[in-house]
Amino acid sequence: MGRSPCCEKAHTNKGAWTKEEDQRLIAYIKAHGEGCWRSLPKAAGLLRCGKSCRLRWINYLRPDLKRGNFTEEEDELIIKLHELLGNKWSLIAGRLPGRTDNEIKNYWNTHIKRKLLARGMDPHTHRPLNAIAGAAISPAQPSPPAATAATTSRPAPPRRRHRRDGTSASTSTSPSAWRPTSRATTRR
DNA sequence: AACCTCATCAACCGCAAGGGA
DNA sequence: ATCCCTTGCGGTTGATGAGGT
Repeated sequence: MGRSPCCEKAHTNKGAWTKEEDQRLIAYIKAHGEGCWRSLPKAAGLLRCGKSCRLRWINYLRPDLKRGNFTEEEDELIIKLHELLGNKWSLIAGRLPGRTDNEIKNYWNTHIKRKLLARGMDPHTHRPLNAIAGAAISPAQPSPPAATAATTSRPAPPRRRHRRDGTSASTSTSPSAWRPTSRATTRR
């Protein structure tokens, strides 16, 4: 499989999107629809690579995004789907209208993992941790992730937490309302 | 009040798959 | 059948800021 550079790195912006960039992207997609990400940035007058545009659109700008707290039902559905599908975030997202794979993946890693650990369940196998710990002793079981998870990633609810706003950051904002990605950073 | 710790999440990277030439 | 290009996905990173000390 040939791999080609996704973009001319020298002439593209990275990091947080500006309001103007968002608006350009939205306007372009409204006018021309999604697709052809490779050529989109140029056509839309964006100094971004297509990959970045796609990600921004899918994860943040799409008008049908739900954005907001995951409900208890969604939590359980995610857990169930994860048990069935594993880390197939895009497939899981497909069953949760208005949610993106990135959002679900983040949510899994920050909330649900811990939730399962608190229940004494291994987030990878969805089996009771003690069962796995027992199995770990047997040579057949090659160091189960759970064991590490239980020890390295702090188990159950540590000392804090409460979402920035208690309602999930983006929550408050409507998808269309530009939220200053105040991480005004240039990464890497 | 100042400093420290760490949860959160937007955005990046690399790889794989799919499809057209 | 093979090559090349584009898109999509999963994993990871790191700035930010809330909450703890």
